[in-house]
Amino acid sequence: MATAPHVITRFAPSPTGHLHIGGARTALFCWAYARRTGGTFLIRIEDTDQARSSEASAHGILKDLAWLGILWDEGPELPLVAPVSDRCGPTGSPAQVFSKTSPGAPLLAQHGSETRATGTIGGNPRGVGSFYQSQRLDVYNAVITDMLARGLAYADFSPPEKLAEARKAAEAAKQTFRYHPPAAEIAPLDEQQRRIAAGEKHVIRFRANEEPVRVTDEVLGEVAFGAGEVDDFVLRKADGYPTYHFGVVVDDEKMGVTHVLRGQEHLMNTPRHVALQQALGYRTPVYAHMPLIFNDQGAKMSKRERDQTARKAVKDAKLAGPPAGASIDAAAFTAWLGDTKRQLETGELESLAAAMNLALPEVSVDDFRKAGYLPEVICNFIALLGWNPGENREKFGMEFLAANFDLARIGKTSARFDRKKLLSFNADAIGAMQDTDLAARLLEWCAEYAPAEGERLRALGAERLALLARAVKPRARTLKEALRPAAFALVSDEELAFDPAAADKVLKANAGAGRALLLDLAKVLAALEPFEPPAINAAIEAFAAGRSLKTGDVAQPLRVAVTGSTVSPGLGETLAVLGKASTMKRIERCAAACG
RNA sequence: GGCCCCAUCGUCUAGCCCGGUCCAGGACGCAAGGUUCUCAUCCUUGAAACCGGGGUUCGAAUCCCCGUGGGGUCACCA
Repeated sequence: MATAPHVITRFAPSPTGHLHIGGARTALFCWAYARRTGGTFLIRIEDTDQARSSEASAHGILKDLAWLGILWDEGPELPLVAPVSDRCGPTGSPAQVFSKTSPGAPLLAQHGSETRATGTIGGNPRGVGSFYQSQRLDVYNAVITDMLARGLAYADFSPPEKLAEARKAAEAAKQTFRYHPPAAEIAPLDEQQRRIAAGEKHVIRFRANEEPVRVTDEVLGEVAFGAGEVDDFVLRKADGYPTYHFGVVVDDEKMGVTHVLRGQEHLMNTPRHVALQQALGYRTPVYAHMPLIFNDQGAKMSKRERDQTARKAVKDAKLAGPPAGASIDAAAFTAWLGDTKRQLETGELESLAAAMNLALPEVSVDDFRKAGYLPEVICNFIALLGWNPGENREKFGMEFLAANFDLARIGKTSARFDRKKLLSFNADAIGAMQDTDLAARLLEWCAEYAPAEGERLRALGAERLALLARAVKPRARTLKEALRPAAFALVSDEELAFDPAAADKVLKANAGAGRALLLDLAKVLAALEPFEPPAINAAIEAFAAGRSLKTGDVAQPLRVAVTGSTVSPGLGETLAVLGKASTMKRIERCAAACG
């Protein structure tokens, strides 16, 4: 092991949107591999598309990664408030980053035993940064200058329209278009330099050779690409920014990246990168192309899925214009509806879904977070989409990945993203949580996505909140779903509404038999001490038994009285969460309402 | 269309590299029972797969070839 080379992996997102679940898996594997080998995991922001990149997106991606517990050793710095021990919590608890809604305000971090008060993720210990490609232009330009001088690259002054035409013509002739002009068509170096100096618009192209390229991939094995597959692709765009291909190759070299793990959609880029590396005399890193993550349609999972879902719902509802409450421009809506390729802005799409009471399929980490999934479950689940430890084991945490992840067990076949199974995993994880942990998670989630409910929960106090968490545990598959069985505790005694149908059925029927029973039971409960779940349950059962009734006969009137509905968590926990005073008040109110 | 990748229950997969222990194991989902004060949880049981065809071999889910199917990719996006 001492002689093993130091592994450096990297995740290199382009900040043009939210962190996609597939990207999260790539990052997770890069992280896990670095952890496993005692290497370094770095993050580089590939913001070379001036039109589409944004700092907000970059920050969002970093924040999502941190939330997942995928922390980087080098890269952009992010302040962190973390119940984190080393790189992953002892129970796989995630990092806490600054709240999105209240930046600068650290979230509470009451779980995880080895809490670090504050800290920073990222940094530049080896001095290989910046980790934003837009800030590395002189690095790329130096390489370009060198390549130009050595004839490895050339300036191309032809307008993009001309190229597009040629491409179209080739397509019409059913030919594969490859740009590789004969040497005679390329201007001599001094002319190139003169025209560049004169400020003429141009791109810099790689002068590809005609060699076949052989790539050794850790998951796919040997992959051969025929001669001439690599064409004279662009290295530097007309705006002076590097293309993806160029930036990746240069930065991976300069940053010492040894292992490139990425999605299989990049496989066809690899010969380009290898050809470039060879021309420049760079190392070729170890490649591992991981299988794709599919949606239900068996195609690569993408954000478009959300638009498709919404579009279908709109069509099914036969809506001609934006529904009431949706903040979308009518013209934009119509254009979107008629063009299946078109995508709505995230905000527009979400307001539309909200207005239609429609659940959009989650595709970005943010979506899953909002839906109430646990970060450690997401990591567990996406790890399974392409990797498994064997031996029928499929539940594991970050520590396990950090200790056991390997390239050899990455599968070759694309996996469908099965939300049902994710949900089941999440439900299991919630079910296995300590009451107080779940309570804390609930509070965190509410702070972000349901502040009003969060306040109500907090007002319960630690003890009752923990009790509520226990009650809700087997009834919630996500943190969001926990709000439903907790609903009775989220309204005041005065606000509680009684479901009329339920009241008719269990309280008013048979000349108010249920109501009468309720009043008698109330006397027992009023005298009950301690007012705790086991005692409450015992009292209810004894009361029913004493009258030769089934427990359900007395439970249901009580349930409707204190929760307003025939469906709720167990009565012992429900009443204990409410407390005796509140319970009595609700019973009185109910009796009055049904009198 | 060119190039490239892939192929085990409906889905995720173990097994494949190092052929026999596989009438193929696990999980989600599904179905049927059971426990329970509602809802849920939980427990038990069940149905459910080696894409097709050729080889190689005493023997193939496992090795080879062809076919078929699916996917990816063909930008001054990454």
